[in-house]
Amino acid sequence: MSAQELFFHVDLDAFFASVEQLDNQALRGKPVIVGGDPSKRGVVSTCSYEARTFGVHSAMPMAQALRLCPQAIVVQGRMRRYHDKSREVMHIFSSFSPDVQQISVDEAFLDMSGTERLFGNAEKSARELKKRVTEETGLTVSVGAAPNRYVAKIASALSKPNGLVIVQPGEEEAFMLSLRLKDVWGVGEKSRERLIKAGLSTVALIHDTPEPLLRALFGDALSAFLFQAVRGIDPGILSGETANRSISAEHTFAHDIRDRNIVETLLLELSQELSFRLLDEDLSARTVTVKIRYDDFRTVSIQETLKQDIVDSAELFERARLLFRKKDEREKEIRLIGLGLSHVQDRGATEQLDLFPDKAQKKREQVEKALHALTKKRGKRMVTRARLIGGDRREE
DNA sequence: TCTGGGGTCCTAGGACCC
DNA sequence: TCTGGGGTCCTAGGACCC
Repeated sequence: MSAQELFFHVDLDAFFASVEQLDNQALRGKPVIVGGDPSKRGVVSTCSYEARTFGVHSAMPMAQALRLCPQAIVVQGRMRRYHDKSREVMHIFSSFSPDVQQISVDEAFLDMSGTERLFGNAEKSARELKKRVTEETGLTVSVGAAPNRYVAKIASALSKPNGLVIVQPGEEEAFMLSLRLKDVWGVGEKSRERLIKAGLSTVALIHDTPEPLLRALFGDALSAFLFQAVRGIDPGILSGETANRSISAEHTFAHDIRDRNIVETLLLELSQELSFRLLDEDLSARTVTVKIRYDDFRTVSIQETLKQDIVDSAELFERARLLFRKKDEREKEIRLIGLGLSHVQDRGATEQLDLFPDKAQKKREQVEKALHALTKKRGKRMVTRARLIGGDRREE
């Protein structure tokens, strides 16, 4: 038996909105919404706690949010600024634990096992961490402390903002049993509906359901997840190890589009965006996926796995266009177009096996890299293909 | 109400192989 | 001929999260 494990999950409160209020005094104490333009079908990204009292929440259509809270101040996100601020906070975390696992821009796990001699017990170290974040960055965080990541993650959400919830060793199961079903991380709306339909409307009822019955009702993965989650055993889905990376880019048009030329031009932009990212991070990909959302919100996709890695944006675009044309229901209006790459891996991993490199392929790669470097230097869209000249299709 | 964008993981059927 | 079982890969769609 190893020493007692202890994890913190630390979550920045209303992160984007809090940064806006920090940077602009006039926004403090007011309902602030960070999100997209309502006339372009934007949604709420984050909102301040003042806005939440009106019922506004993340992912809500901006038009609806403004009906609920007409006096809200809407600001466009400044991702660069948020990332800078995020780095400051993560840096503070790293002085509390040698093992900080950042899982998104505004949250991280800290493995605090064995730090007691340095920082004191969970409560003492959590309070110290909260104090330092607020003093040094002007932001507040909520902390969940527990013997495993999964329980810590749930605990941090329970007393936001500026919260601290500690689940002691041995209390994990009782803690889970005290939760409402909607507080159980990983059980979303659809699964909740299925559970309720099966008569399992509380954590306790799920807990008391025999495992084989759970499996018969919900399948291998969901049942295994539920069985462990309701007992406070870490189901492991937050461990951070991933099997198959993917990257993607998509765009929702401000108005539904009938003109396929516009859609394909956007597909070209997305191809450039993704191929640049591949180069930038020295990655390669084998599977291309095109996603289409029609005006009725029905979403379809088509994908193709290639024998060779994707090399440049022109090739990616040609693949993407073929897939698009194959899947497209031409009489329908299009709301969204997306492009994804999967089977993504480090380029080094494949290059070493590349004993007979294709000369033409190498050449294209070099051209692509040069183009990329130039674009980076001169700013976006200084260098572009003829098709893109004449306006940004995203304004359509 | 009228629904973003970027990710990860799962399911179920079919192909193919041993 | 009248048909097993397991494993892996691919595809399309979905659930979930921030």
